[in-house]
Amino acid sequence: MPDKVALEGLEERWGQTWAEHGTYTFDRSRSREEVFSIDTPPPTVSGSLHVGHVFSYTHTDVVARFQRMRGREVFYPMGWDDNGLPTERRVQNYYGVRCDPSLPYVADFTPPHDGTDGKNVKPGDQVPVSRRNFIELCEQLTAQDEKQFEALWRYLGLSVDWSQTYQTIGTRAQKVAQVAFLRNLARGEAYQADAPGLWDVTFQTAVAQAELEARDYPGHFHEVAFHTSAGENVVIETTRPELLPACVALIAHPDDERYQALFGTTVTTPVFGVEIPVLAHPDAEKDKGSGIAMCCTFGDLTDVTWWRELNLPTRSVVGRDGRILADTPEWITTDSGRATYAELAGKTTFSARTAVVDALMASGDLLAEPKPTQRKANFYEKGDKPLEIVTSRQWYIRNGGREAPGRNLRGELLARGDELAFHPDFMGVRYANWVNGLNGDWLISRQRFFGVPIPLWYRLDEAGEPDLGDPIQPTEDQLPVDPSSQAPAGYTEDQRGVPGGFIGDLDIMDTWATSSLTPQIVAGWLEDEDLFGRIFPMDLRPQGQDIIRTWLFATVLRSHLEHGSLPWTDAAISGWILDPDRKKMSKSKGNVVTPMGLLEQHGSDAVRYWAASARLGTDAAFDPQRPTQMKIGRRLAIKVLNASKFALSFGGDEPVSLDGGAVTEPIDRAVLAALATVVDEATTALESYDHTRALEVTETFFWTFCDDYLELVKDRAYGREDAGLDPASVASARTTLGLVLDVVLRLLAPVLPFATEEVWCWWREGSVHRAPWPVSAPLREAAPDGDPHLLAAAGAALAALRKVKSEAKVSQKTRLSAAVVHAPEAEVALLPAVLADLRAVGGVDGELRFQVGDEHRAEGELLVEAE
RNA sequence: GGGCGAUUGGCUCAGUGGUAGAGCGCCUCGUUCACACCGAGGAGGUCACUGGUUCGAACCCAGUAUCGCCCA
Repeated sequence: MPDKVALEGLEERWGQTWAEHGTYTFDRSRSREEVFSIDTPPPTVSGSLHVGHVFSYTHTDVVARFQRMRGREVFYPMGWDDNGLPTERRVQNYYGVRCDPSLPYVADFTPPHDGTDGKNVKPGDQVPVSRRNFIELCEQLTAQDEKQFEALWRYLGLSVDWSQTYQTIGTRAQKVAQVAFLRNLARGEAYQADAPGLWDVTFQTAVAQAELEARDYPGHFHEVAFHTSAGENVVIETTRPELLPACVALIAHPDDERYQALFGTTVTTPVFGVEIPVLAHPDAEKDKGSGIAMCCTFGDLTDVTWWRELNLPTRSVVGRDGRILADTPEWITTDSGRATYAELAGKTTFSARTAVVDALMASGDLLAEPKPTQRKANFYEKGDKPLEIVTSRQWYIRNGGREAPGRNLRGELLARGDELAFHPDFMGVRYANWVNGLNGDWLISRQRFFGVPIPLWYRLDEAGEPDLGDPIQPTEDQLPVDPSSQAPAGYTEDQRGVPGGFIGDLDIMDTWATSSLTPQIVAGWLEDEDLFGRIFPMDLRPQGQDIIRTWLFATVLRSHLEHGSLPWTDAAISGWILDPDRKKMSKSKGNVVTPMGLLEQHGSDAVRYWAASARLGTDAAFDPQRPTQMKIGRRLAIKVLNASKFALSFGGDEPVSLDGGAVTEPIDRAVLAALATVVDEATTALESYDHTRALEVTETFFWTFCDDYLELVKDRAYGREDAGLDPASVASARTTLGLVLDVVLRLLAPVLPFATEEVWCWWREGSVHRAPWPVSAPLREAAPDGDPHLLAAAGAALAALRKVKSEAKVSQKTRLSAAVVHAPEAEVALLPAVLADLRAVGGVDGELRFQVGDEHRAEGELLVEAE
């Protein structure tokens, strides 16, 4: 035991010891019932860790440590999400390169930069490199990032088994993702389709529903006249006049009286002179504009609904490059219409809009000056141009958003949501809302480079046209494959792209298509079925509420499709970190606090305390200027060190007794009885994922223990002569201190792993983190007649005696010649049992009496020492 | 517009039917022989608002307002 205790340096010292001793290493010999397995969120290594990560990962670690102490063998791996666009972007900027898949591989390539201090390298200055070179750089950079992340997690004290890490782009993840996809394909759960989809022109990729973001976007309402056969005007309002050549119908609400007569008739489009029907559909909004809308291929998602439900023709005019298609479409037949279209061809939608507006003005069909407006437009969450809707061939996985043949997939997935225990439970509603709101299957094709390739090839016929309907599939033992650089079995590389040969699918999968398989990746599916059987279905998925609709849902889906089960039984949803203005914390808000700085400043235990004092699902405020909770946590950790040192010191060099039979004094038994209740409450709370409640009852008890009990018995524990006590009562106090400490250290260990371990090593064997979680039975056995009320009564009496001195403005050490404590009747009956201790701590030289009174109050004669 | 959550002392939050709680901050005092990253004592709230249910509501019900998040 050190003379002077300190928190400084505990993180490094114990981090190293735990690593050397394999304290958190998973023992795979244990059976499924003995294992507690956690599907830890893999952080995006290319991003940076912020206080929100520290917050939510601490919640998980508290659970892990609790379960480990309860005797479960905890499977607690860490993954690194290095898949997808964030990595690509970071590599582009860090090394100043961009991927050009048409280039050959260059061995020993040296990139133009090696870190640019967060500054972006302009696309024009990026050196084009081959796909393989690009991916090598991705791997290099993520390896660096992983090291930094791991150092932070270790410093924070996460009890992760660091031999179990994985990468979402690693070979194993690729194999799992490709096998799962091929099995989806074999069961008819994956399919390809030409379908209208959201397309990001900048990134040249299809975008899934889950990646959408609706944002305000400035535009103009244009009042445009269509013409009936009788020569009357039908006026619509549109923000996208450039889609006029793609117009396939006018649509109004079926109940809208203004348009009843028009339903079933046709009108002609202005300028282009195309005859189109006027139709009714409930999605048309009566009070929006003129109440009748033009339906195009495709202006927005409502257009897609109408196209599908009203069986409208497909008349695309916008290409994947975001420009008007070059060839004049055959449905435009008038000479002037074809001439106008020819002027639009090749223009961006923006320029085309101006050209169409000019044409409308010339024809007199633009009835008013365009009115500025803010419209909602769909954006790719990482993009900055509104998405276009284009038709393309993409791969989908069924998710209940569209009817699945022969099954009620949506119903099955809703049932899985009910089966899953959400913490807090109301988070389950978000899952159900999302599943109920899905209106399409899951688009998984991505037109990017750094990701898991779709493992398929297509045969080319004699004309060089691909046979998309019957792809060539690898066998599972060949996986992972990259069809863009490997030839399928039975073909050679020189047949690539040649008539009679093959082409590879160039697309990669959506990152969620891999991340949704983290349980399978980490648990050894396909590779180590023995391990898989001991871990899967897993116990816990911790994550943020924002990705319930993506990660959580997709994981449930994949597990349901592949294994017919939930991937885990419980989902723990952490809240947000809010800044002092109660806004979601983000880097753009200029929060300069780095997690490592925070940990170094306050100590990891203190930061963990802050995190652990926020309940699951509840947002927590964090003001870097006033880290109140962290200071409280730090105070608690220091108190643990100091109070423990004090409590363990009374017996000198003698070993601390933990023999419950030695506890004889009523007040000592009262403390053990109170502690037994604390143990039960903390245990129940942690079992139901309520770590704040567990911390609260433990912490409250601990402060009472320090402020009242420890003060009350220290004279007795010292064994001082003037206390006039027999050796048994001294032993009783010392044993109680040992027993309490033994239990409290274990109760606090999940939240304060460093301070508790430090104290544990002074007097106990092994690690506190492998010690069994305390149970109340031995405490109740040692104190069968222990009455917690006595502890409360003694505390109140002590406070009353202190108040006498505090109000007299004298030192607490001032002695009293005699004193009377007034207390409720029930307490007066109890207090004589602790008379000697109260006299000692209160410094009462003469008589100390107890009297029935309405409130706690003491009076005493002060012996004021001569100054 | 829809869903979910929140609204309790200056601040951060507990408290699911029986006379308002904690910590921080504040005020007063003490203390360095476990702990100045300390101790003791104290002041401070008509529980967002309006109705309703009930003997009784911070808590249950209905509505309103404000804030946050997610989705349109």
